[in-house]
Amino acid sequence: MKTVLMVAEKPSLAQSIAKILSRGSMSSRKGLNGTCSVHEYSGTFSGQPVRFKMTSVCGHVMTLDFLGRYNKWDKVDPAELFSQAPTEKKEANPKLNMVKFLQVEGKGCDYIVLWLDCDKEGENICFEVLDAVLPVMSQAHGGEKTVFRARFSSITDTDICNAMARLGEPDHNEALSVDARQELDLRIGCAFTRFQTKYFQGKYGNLDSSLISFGPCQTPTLGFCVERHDRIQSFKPETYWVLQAKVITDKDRSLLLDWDRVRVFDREIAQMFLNMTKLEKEAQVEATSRKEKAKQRPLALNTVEMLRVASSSLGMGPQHAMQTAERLYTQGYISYPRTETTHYPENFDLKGPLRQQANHPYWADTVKRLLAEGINRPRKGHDAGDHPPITPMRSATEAELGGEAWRLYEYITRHFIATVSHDCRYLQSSVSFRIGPERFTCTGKTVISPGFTEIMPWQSIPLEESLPTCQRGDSLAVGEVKMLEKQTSPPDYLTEAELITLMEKHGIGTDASIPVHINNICQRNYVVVESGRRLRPTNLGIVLVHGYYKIDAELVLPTIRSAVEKQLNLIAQGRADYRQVLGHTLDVFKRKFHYFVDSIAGMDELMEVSFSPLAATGKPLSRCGKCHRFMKYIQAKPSRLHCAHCDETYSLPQNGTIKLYKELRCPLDDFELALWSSGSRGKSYPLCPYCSNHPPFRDMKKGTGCNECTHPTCQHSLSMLGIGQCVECESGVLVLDPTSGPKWRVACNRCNVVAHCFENAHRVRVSADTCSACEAALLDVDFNKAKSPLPGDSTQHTGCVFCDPIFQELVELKHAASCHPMHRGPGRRQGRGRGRGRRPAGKPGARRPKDKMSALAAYFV
DNA sequence: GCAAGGTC
Repeated sequence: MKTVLMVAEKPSLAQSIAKILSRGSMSSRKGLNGTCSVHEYSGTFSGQPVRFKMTSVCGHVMTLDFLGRYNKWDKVDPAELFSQAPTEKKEANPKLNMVKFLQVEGKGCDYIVLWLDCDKEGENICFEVLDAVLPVMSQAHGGEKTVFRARFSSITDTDICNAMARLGEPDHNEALSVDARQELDLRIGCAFTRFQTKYFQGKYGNLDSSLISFGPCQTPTLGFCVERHDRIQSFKPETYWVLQAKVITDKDRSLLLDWDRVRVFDREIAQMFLNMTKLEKEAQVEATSRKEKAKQRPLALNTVEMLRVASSSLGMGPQHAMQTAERLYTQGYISYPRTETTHYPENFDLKGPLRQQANHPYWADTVKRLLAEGINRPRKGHDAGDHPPITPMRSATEAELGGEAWRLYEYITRHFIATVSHDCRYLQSSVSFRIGPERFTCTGKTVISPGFTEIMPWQSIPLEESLPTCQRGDSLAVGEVKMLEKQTSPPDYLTEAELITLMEKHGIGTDASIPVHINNICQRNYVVVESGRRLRPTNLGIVLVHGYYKIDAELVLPTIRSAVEKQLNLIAQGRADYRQVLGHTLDVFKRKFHYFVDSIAGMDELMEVSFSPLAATGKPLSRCGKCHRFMKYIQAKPSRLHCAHCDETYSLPQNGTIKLYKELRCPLDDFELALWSSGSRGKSYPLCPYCSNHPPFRDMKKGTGCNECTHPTCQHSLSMLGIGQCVECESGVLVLDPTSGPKWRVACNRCNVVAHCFENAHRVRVSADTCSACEAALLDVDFNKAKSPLPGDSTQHTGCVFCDPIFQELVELKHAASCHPMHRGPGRRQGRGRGRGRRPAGKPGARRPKDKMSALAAYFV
């Protein structure tokens, strides 16, 4: 029997589609990556009995990147990234092993049906899947067609069955337009990001970002926030005047009237109007009106609307809201949360999900009434053809979901119920008055039927005192007419919800990526989220945007995305050649880049105002090995040492503190050593600023300290202070922390393992001898006389921290309890021994070095 | 270390 492989974009869709097509009679199993499932069933395909295998990928299979050697920032000129630097497709998520998985499942299959989402990205993933699977599928006979594309606009029985009945072909042009987008985004984004970062980081000490990124989505997003900031800054308040009149109603209540002129900006004119009205005793009713109006029920919920409400009403940031929604989705509480669609499919079962809510403690009454009296037809929304709107899938209580998840679920459910409720109907009445020659109006709203506002009470029309009943020709006594002086006020900072609206309007990002871009500009320290989830740009954000304005405003304008997208659409429609469009657009941006580089002084002038030059930042810490002058420690991220005399900068490990280490020097380069520490209870190690940036040995990595240095004789090196293999990680070595006394510790030089060894010892040394049982280096310990844990009066003891019965008692492994071979049963390390031949061969007691590190150390003697 | 786009 022949086999048909079918592939969807995500596991949940594979399951839904298989369920529909197999009419529920499928057998399912997990794939080799544990994430994707395979659903199998029998059926017919082009008139023959076949076995169907429905599975999925997890979004894109591949991602685009530069060849490895072009990812070395200090070796590649960013300008090369526009054309010379070759790119390659890498697996998007190596952990998922997607190519292997597809090949295992696709091996020997005769046909493939592609069920990827019906958008450009989906079309592109079709070809990623084909690239993986076609080579392992059965060879077609006599030119028979074997590759098919299913096109569907919703996950409903009819749509899916129709798609299966009318299979087409994947659209190569659409896929190519995505290839072009990927390459443009990569080349342009990385070139600008690397250039900016390197240029400014090497110049300013207090830039509060370790990465000064640029991108066609994130930069315009920042632009919106700075544009609002500029409007606030340049705002000049204006004084204006308003007439306010009070009339006395028949029930002796006073009623405030609004002036029909609203306001005037000239005091004398306002005064003139006041003079013309203030002596009037009566206000004549000129007209009355009563109109029935409706406040519309909401459209069905899509992602961006959910994110807007989450931010403005629930106080949840978009990234967090999306994570919460995803959890609710994978737990089966809501439908797929990434959709642009605000229209329920024609055959969508609205009553099913509604019935599920009929016994909910919070809204049972409303739901029961809707079910009894009949639901209202939802408003016609936009059908993007992706997924149905976000709806609740099953009832849940506050106790069940808890906290944030509950609040989001509650909103989604109330919104869903609202979409099948009636509009809110109210009466808008207004009365126009004349006082002297001036007209004033009073309006009021009274609710006729609350409709959907019953389930969305925050949307309800506020209760107001009802207007007096009066008719044209009536007159009411004037209480007073007064003139108020007011000032126009500036706009406030952009709210997240407003930003989402702007991004959506200008096509910046997608429903899935909008939260990511907003998160990016926060993480890069371009904006901060203030109360009310308003985004205030930082100095850095402002300087960047103003710099772009100055040099090339197109780099920050929202059109940067749409202009490129226009070109890409030409590829998708087959009206332009992929190579040509890509080449042309890259050329345009390459010129922009060179102009930007040449004009960077313009942005630099703005930087100088807000930030301090490297040489003027930081405090003197340790001496440079070249000029022997003090270098300055710059604490702002990324923390580093700067030698003003040599004009050199040395990066330091992040997320810890740096001190001078007893004015000790590195024997190789004469730089004074620094002591890095992750906190009082964490680990610490000495490091040489120069070696850490220019590792002296091939096996010492950049950014590491003396605890990874294989110098054979330096007293601070791994070779001298290393004890034995780490108890947890594969490659690490436990190293004595020479500064940890009197509570002595050893810490792994790769992972977080820390072992507390001895208290009350005034000296601990790593001995030249090794343990005969496990090959770890022995420790030579001098305890305090008064507090020695040793038997009798002895204060000195030499032994293995792992095997010696006295020391064993004292050692406490943090994060790694009972991982030592001594304490666990047969394991992977059994019999391998612990020692790592710290010392070069030839010294007394030393064994032949076994591993590469010590082999190298031996070589350097 | 970088972009933006999928999805987990």
